[in-house]
Amino acid sequence: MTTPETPELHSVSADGGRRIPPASLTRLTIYLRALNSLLADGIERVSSEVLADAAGVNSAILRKDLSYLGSYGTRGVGYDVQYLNRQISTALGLTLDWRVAIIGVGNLGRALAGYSGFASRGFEIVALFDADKIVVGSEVGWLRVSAIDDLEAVLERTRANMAVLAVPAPVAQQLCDRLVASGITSILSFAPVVLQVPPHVQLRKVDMSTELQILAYHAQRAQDAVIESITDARSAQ
Amino acid sequence: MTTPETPELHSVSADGGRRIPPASLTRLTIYLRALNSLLADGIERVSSEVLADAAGVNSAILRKDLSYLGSYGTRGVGYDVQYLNRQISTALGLTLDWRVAIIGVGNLGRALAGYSGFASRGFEIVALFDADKIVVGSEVGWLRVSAIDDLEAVLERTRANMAVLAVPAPVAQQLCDRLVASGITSILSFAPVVLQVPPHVQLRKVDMSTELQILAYHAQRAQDAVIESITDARSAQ
DNA sequence: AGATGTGAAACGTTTCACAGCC
DNA sequence: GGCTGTGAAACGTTTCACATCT
Repeated sequence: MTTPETPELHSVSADGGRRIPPASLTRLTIYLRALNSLLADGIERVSSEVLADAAGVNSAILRKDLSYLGSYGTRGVGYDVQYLNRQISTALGLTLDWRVAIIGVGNLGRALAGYSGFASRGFEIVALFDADKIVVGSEVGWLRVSAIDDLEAVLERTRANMAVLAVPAPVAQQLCDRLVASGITSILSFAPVVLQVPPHVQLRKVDMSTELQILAYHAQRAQDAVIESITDARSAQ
Repeated sequence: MTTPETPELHSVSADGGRRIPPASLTRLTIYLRALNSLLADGIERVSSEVLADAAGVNSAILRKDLSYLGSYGTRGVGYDVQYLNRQISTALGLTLDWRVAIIGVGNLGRALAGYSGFASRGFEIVALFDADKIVVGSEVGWLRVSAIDDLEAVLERTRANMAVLAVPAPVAQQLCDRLVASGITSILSFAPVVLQVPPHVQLRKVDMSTELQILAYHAQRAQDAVIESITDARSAQ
């Protein structure tokens, strides 16, 4: 039993509208990648143990994560790779078509535009923007770069429903505001600033300098531990 | 009082060797950015409320985060911007010098090499590597790109102590293994694969397609909620 | 027999609310 | 009076361990 009480409370949606915990969501995208990899290798069935190893997590949490979606395994057997793949994709909303605009076509924007991981999972890049007049009009991948002045018009024409912000920090908030005003409600930002958005807008951030700083912290601790053990050894003499 | 019991247990390190919780660590890097911004504006004192707003968090958790480092504020007054900045930097290990090698000089690697956020916070890029013979030997920023065959030698000569992996998924694990064998213990990976490293190595990952998929999930839910409310309204007629 | 699905325990994080100090 | 620092409560996440089903 997946639904403990009141099986069909008020909604029709067959997949069940249960909310997936944030921590679980992150891992589900990893399982998806692992499943694709297994699929490519022609493997049809997988146990929670094996899939968890491939995803770098422990098997108990994998089973719990999957249980938020439903009961898609077979006891004593495992999971059907293809079926589970489809179930996770559906739960994450990857079966809908997502039309992504990339704002900023510097090296980072170009890297994103050329990133095959997008196209492969139902994300179609439909517009590129830049403020630099030299870049505007040039082709990157299959797309022509639009002027940032035409943001609103091009977003509407291309029916973009997601945006990736890959612009310098000082202009990020202002462009973010324009995206929101244009009706974009899902934004992924690479700009190293805290952006303010209204509550109905989903904003996620990728921050390389935060990641490096966290590494520095752990590396420092490792160093300190070595120094301390030398000091301890000396004072113990 | 910061240390509840046994004030000086066994170590000398003046800053106190307390472990900072992971969730807190992430936010500390954001506070640091906000503090730099205040510093640039010539602001000398700040309250937890104002700093928390600038960082996009609530003030209670900011105070708790800071309390893991020590007691650096003044009741009734707030925090000294410059002083707090230095305390956080020290706690995170940003006062040591970090020498970063970037593996892979595609668009992403170039974006990272040119990212000013690194240099500004004590991270010096000391080596660039690529497998493509056409790129090897060319200059990117102030550095000449080394051949991936020379990885071990150049890492040693440049005394790199951190690495950023910006290479295609299929070669990521093999290069990761070579980094670890060369004594690198801090790695930031942009490759969309699960990498296996020994426990003494700190590995962090930045994953753009995971982020987009999480956005897709929330956007789908928002859509579903609209559809459901229409359905509910109809059936209520 | 063997692997899933899941309550219950353990652990971590955030929020609340206020004592304590300036 | 005002803001920090922090116990205690509320909430979220992970792990354990085993009942449950094929």
